[in-house]
Amino acid sequence: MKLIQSFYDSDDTLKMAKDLIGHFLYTNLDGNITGGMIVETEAYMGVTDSSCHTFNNRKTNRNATMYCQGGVIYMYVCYGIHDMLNIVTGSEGDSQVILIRAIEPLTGIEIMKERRGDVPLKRLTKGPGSLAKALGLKRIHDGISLTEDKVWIEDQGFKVEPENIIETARIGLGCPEPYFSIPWRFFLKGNVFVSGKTK
DNA sequence: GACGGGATTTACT
DNA sequence: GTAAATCCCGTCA
Repeated sequence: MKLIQSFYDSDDTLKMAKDLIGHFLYTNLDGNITGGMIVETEAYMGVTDSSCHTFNNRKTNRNATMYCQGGVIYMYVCYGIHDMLNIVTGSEGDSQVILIRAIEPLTGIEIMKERRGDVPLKRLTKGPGSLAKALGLKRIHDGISLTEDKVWIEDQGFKVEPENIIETARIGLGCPEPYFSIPWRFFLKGNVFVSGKTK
């Protein structure tokens, strides 16, 4: 069952970041459906979070989408090479997002392999750059709604027990404390597609 | 108009 | 473990 607009309107971004673990993310681009189960997310909590692109109410062309009403995707390029997929949450103007860091590949695996080149299955969708590439998402998809038919998330009734969601510090940040180590990264315990350290 | 750097990945040694 | 790849964007001149 596809998640509807009201799911994304919630401003409890941390709860959503955990809820998304065990949900299913799909894209339908160029006539190809690809996707899998979300196993790793990170929350970026808006203007008060010094690691967030909108820290201090910063408004630029790049981050404009982050201020949209929840339910659209924010895509940006990191290191000039990798496109990153984020889910915008909450009300218009509050700029909180959830970075999708990894999925377990399930649908359209052959298509994803073509997009990724010659990599082993276990690395197909591990890490935010790999995931976006496998799903065919690029910066040009910035601002697309999750309630339309190019990219969406489903609840398929997969239950994740709270004790199987591990919380750690976010990965790759260069910001000062306390946000450097605040545990706003979430992943599914024991899943081999989780990136970075898995304990 | 120049310059620095980044929510990473991969291929090296 | 370390380094290279690589591109806008945001900032400052």
